[in-house]
Amino acid sequence: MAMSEESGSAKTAIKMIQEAGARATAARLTVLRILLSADHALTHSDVEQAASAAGDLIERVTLYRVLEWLVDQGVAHKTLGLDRVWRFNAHHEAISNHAHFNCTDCGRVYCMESLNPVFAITLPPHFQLQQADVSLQGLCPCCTD
Amino acid sequence: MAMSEESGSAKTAIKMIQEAGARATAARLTVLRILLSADHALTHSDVEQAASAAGDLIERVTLYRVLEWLVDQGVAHKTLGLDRVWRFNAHHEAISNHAHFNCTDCGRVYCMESLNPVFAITLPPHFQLQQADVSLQGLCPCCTD
DNA sequence: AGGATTAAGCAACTCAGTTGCGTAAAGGTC
DNA sequence: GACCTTTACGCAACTGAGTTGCTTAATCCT
Repeated sequence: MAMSEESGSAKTAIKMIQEAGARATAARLTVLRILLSADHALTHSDVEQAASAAGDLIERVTLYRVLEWLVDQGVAHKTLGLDRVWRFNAHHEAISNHAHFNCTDCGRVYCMESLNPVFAITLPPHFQLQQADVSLQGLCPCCTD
Repeated sequence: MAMSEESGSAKTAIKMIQEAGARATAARLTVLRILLSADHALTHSDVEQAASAAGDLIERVTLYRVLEWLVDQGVAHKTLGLDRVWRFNAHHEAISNHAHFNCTDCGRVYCMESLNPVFAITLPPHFQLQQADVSLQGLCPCCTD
């Protein structure tokens, strides 16, 4: 209901889910469309509000499970904000070792997909590195005077 | 009670607190000594257990306030683990832009004080960078086969 | 359309961290 | 050293993100 206009992102969302070989339920489509159209990482309640604003009510637990599922499928990924809240981001290609920008004013978290930081570190003995992420803090475009 | 032996770190703790121009209470001394003698970042409950093991019971809320106070004083700093739990680390000098190592096996978080990562990034327009932290993931010395 | 499989919905729970307020302790002052 | 003001402690009750178990409903394959 009330979701047939934005066919562009909807098609992408359906395609992404079906490529994962899973059921394209209403909740998954709604959440994925919302994530894909956001310019920053969204919290659980961000998604919940965006969904209800669009007329698609999603149950609390369902939303948690959908978000976790999207991450498991590799369709989305999550980051911890400084407020201990997970934020989710859908991406079109697999990405790793990228940076997240935390706005110290509004709290928004931006996923810098195209930003592949190059850094050189040497770990102490007996530490085995598997992955590295960069957390940036500062002011986002809508919070800079 | 039962805390007069380890005079070395205790003296340091007292000095650090008094240099901050604040009251050196029993709870603050105990917590700071525990943090200073740890080789990795400690959660609230880590500190609570270490304190009670040493015979110094610290009230839940008091501990939260002491830890927050230490961070405000610049005597300690905190990091979010992947389990959404704050971990605290006391340090002897002011440090910034350093790396944290999250063990994917035991969950411990190590603060790489001497590890000043060099990385090159270019932010999108209108983003103002204030600080950068590096989050490393892998196996710590006690979890490597 | 029918039926096995899988997700949604609901309620109750966990756990880290917070808030408000009365009481006790710390440390400067007389 | 006793006094008094300031500041931290202790207790209880609360918040809010995320989780678990189980029943009902929806998906989609044949």
